Amino acid sequence: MEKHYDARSIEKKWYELWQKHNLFHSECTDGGEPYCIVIPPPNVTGILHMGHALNNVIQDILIRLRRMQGRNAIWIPGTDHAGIATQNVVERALKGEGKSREDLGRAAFIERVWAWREEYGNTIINQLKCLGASCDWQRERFTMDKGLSDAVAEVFVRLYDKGLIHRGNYIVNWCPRCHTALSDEESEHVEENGKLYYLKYPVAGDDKRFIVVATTRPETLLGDVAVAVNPRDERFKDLKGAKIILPVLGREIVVIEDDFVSPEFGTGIVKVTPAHDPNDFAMGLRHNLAPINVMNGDGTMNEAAGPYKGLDRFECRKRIMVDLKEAGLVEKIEDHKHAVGHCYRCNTAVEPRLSRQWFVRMKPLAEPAIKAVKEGRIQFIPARWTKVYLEWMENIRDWCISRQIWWGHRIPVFYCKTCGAEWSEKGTPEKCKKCGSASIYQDEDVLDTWFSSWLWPFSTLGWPEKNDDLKFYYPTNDLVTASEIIFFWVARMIMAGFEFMGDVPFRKVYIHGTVRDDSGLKMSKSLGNSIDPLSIIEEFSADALRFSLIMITATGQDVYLSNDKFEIGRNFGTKLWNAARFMTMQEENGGMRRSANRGVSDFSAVQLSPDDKHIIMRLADAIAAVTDNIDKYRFNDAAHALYEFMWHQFCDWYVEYAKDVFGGGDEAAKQRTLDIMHHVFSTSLLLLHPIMPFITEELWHVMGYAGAGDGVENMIIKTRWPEPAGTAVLERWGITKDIVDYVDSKHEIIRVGRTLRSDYGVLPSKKVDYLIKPDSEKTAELLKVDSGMIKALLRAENITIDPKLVPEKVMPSGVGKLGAIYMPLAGLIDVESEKKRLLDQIARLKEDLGRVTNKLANMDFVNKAKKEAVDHQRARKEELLEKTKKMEKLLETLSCM
RNA sequence: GGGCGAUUAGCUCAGUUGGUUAGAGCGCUUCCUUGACAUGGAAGAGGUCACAGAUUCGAGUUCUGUAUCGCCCACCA
Repeated sequence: MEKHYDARSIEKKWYELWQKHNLFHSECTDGGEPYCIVIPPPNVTGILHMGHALNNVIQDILIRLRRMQGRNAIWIPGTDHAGIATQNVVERALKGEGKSREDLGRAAFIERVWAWREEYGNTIINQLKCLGASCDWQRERFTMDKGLSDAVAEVFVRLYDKGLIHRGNYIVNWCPRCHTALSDEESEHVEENGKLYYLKYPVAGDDKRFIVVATTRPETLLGDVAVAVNPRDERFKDLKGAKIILPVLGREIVVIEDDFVSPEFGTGIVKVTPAHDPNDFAMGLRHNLAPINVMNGDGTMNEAAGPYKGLDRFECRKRIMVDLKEAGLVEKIEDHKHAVGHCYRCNTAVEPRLSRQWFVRMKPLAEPAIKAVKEGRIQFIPARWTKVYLEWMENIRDWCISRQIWWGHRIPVFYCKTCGAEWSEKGTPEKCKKCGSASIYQDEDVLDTWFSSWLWPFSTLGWPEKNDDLKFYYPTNDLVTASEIIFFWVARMIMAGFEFMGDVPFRKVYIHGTVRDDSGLKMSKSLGNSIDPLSIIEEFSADALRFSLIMITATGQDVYLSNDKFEIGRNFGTKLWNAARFMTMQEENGGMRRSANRGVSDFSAVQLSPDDKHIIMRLADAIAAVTDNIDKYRFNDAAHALYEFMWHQFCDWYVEYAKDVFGGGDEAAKQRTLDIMHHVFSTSLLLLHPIMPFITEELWHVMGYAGAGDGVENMIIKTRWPEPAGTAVLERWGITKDIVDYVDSKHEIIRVGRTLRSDYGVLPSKKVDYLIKPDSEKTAELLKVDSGMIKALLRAENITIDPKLVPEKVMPSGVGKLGAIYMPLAGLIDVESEKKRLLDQIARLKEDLGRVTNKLANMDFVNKAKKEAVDHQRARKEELLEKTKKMEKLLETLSCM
């Protein structure tokens, strides 16, 4: 076996082999309960960041575990077309050539986007493969694929015909840079330090009188059609029916009364701009005022802005303030903090803008989705997200689904120029549905990307066609995602699931934390604080990345990352490699041969040593812990259990014990120990495989557990997940709690002995003698059998085990549950300092003993506490008393000298 | 403005239904090139569990309030 563990080449090798043998693919007919996860489709423009890495590692753990458990498990991968983001990328490239999309025209532009996708669209998919993601790549989907596009059209037509999709003029979030409407979720509110401008509007017919309005966006005054006051506001009673002169433009506007206006804010008078503010729009409707739109789609001012026509909105704001100041119409300007929407794709400040858009009525869709979560048919993990979901769903607003871009699913609505008919239909009709005229045209807009993503759990399985996959795998099982897309995606998938499949899309939603840098900021490319998973993989390996990430991520908690965290996984990998190397060396150089591929696994006929029993019991615990914790989405606990078991149980104790056995002459013991090592190690590799797939697969073969050759059937990825040995089995093997406790206590006495050595500064290279005085003959016998390994682990020259031992000189001593241990050091020990050492320890014991005694003296505790708690305290008191007594005895012997 | 999360060792964090002596990794101290592994081993030091109350025989854990930090949601100009 190679001394050096070359992780990266191992990882590349195995991924290729797994793919070559099609091991991630599962047909829906080959038996086993279904288990299905769909990937949260990353943007086709995306590059892998730590958030993706965490997300996909978790899913990979789940899918690998279920696969090993014999489930018919599939993980459907894919990407979404990311309408706005992708269009932006391609437009940027065009700009480099001095062209715009209009220069190309719609058809040529879309062709160009497809070409871009051919070339770059696989980036993130390939990166997922580096991570080890065992997706069923044969099922890879793209939201613009034929099948998924068909699903989108089908859904649109159905909702349209049902009256759940409508078109209308409303104020929407408009991104002036991307030149399109956005949904509410796509507008991210960012707190900004803005200004509140107090502007004076002259009252018509009275040159001395002004009213003062407050606004954060002075440029919108150009679109004002009224000013409003609260009808109950006494201050402005006399303004009723008055006319106001709009500054700059000189237009006469009216004063209206509306309950919306709160007398406390600003001046109690509001300018009304229906085309540029949602509240004003509503007021405009109530008071029958025609909106005046003063802005173009790109954020520049239009004709209605008069002298400001052509200016950018922010430039216009500056200029209009200069002009107003000159005219003496600015009362004051205050600092004002407020949240401004920003485009989630390009971060430009969103402009509320009146425009004609398509909307989905969400209320009816939300009802069954709310019910399902309330009834627990869909569960959020951690549960707190349930509330977040329900609150949003219960206050859901209509979804603006039309986008004024070209890359995406074009809205399947057609209009007849002849008769004016409007209808929705799949495919490309040639004639008007109503009058048969050929003079028809399709809506220019495309759909929100999420309008295809929300169908993902069933569209990827082939819907609207009915097929076996869909029947078998729907509803899917787990959805693993980050909290950021609960509204965008999770909630909408649930609604679509009910509307189109009549059932939940998945049963559990596991929301993992956000990956942040070590100062707590969300990792993002624009902040420049992201750790690139690929460079971590190059530096540490994918297994190291996976293990480390999982180890430090508590269920649903945010993760704070820095480069050094990945050493955990790397070091663990190295440790495993070397443990394996120790075992192969016994066979390569030591001339030993194990009994079977993976060692024996039935110990009924084997005479086990206490240490054998101990490790087998701990292995059973580890199997149970790993399985249980993954079932509960407690991945960090699963990783931790494995780390603790393999490193601190197997390597620290069992391997050290084995060294002693292998050094001895008992051939049967050697054989048994080697077999048990292989049994334990191979089982551990299985347990670790979901988290560290590569090193486990490599060791599986290197260690010969796969049998001859590297046949597909023998890969670890196809091997069955281990079951923990039950109590009955353990009993049959003679593995009892007593004997396991004995081994723990034996370890304790070794530690006490080592502490003596360390306390007295006896170098490890110096061989010393130890004397052990067990409490009983029975313990003495057990210890005598184990004296070889005890001697080795203490690095002792000699050990004497004698229950009747009476030390005749001053020597360092300590006690454990099994008895006392002495380290004779000729002439080095001063009675007084040794006394002091023992007294200190006794004092500490007595402190504990005092606490326990008090507790047991408290009748409230004894009467009210659970029986186990009381028993436990009693046992502990016993133990402390015992230990104190032993310590005191040591002290006594010392005093006699 | 509403909601949520966090506050435990020098650092980053675990601690699931209240009940042993509050744990891990990193860092730190001392020692060790012992034939699996220095990406390692052995032994240590280090914590009034943010603060104040309440419930309880018993609180890191439950409740209330306070403080600090962070996140999400929100049409008051």
